[in-house]
Amino acid sequence: MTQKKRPHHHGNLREALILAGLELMVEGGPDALSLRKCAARAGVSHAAPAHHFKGLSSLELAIVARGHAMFAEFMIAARGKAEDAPHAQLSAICAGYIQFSCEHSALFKFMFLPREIRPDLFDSVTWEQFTIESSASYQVLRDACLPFETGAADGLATEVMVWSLVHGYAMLFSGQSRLASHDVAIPDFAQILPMLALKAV
Amino acid sequence: MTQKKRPHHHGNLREALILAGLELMVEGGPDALSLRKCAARAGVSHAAPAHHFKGLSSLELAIVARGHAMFAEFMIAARGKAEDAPHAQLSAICAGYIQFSCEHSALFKFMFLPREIRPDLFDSVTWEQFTIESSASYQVLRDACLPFETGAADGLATEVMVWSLVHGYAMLFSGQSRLASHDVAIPDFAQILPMLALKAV
DNA sequence: GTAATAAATTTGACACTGTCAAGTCTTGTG
DNA sequence: CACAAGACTTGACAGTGTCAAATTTATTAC
Repeated sequence: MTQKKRPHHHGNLREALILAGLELMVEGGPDALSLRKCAARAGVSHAAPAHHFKGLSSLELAIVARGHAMFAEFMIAARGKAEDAPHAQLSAICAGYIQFSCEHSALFKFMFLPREIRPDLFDSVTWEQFTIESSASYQVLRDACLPFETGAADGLATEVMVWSLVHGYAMLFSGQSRLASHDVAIPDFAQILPMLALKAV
Repeated sequence: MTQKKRPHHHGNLREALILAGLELMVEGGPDALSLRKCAARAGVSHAAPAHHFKGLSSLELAIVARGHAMFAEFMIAARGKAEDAPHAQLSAICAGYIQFSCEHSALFKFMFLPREIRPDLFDSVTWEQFTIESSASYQVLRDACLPFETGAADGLATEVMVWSLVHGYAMLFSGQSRLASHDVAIPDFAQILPMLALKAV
């Protein structure tokens, strides 16, 4: 049976390219991601993405934005299952953070790859999506730390400490990546967080 | 004056390629690194590196190993200037960690890019250098945490906590990268570490 | 309904890159 | 000195990002 040739107008190519990129990432890691492969998977020619993205780096940032949306969902879902006490909320959100980094290991690392973040480097749609979604995901953790901040003199010390800790742990110890491999079992993050002995004020 | 054509035998090409790679990294970030550019900078043809490295990923790992050597030097130098007390030693080593991540921001991030770490993927010289240097740099921090470990039940909890914290802070807040940009000043890491209230045993 | 315009593609080309194979030059060994 | 091994060079190919021109489709105005 002859295959119906797709007409010139895709209809929702931007979204299709982002989804194709997420699939390629999951299947083969960040090195498997390319504009031409995304275009092929979306059923268009190699130059079609140029109308929607300001080059490969814009498509990558759009994928990062999508990752932040999923990331925030994980933390919010975890928070929803916890008791109202500040410690319980913070523990749950951190658990969601670590769970996402385990279950979406490649995407999580891809999200935090070093890249130049400047509005003039990306198309405006992608830039707006990225700033909204990354701020929203960070705000989940930030809100959870508020009850523990001690005052203006310390500024954001608790927030910075908690985010450093959970992010460092996610980068170094979660998922398949265990940069420091040795024979002793790595403690769960649930064992680490209480060691901070945080006090709500 | 006619330029003297380099004969076919470089003499120390492996080292020259690594140094060329470090230079390209400093000048233009990780995207500026390529086998052909390193070869050109070392004054050889594009295929010459193949005799010394099992592809681009081997050259990258050799650069990472070099980074770990420099990294360890930073922490050891910082430790050398501190008092003998466990707290002072740990604080100094963490300060060296953060200092390296600031002063060699691109290299530091490059060192911790996600990559597949399996011996069969690299030439044996590169693999050996990498395992030696990365173990050595990690061991500096590990040694500093030993006085604070509480016992077998906790395993490596303090070490994991401290490494997560300092690495997360270095990734998120040091150098030019400030992923979470907002108006309040980020506290120095020297303010964060005492919040752990670590007790030597 | 038609014409004009804009949007959304496709086609083709170029430069850069990694990798491979064959060939050539240099060094080391017997 | 001859041979073998090491260390390159040359040439080619596939994949990639990006650009420009051409083509098709959708939208808008009348």
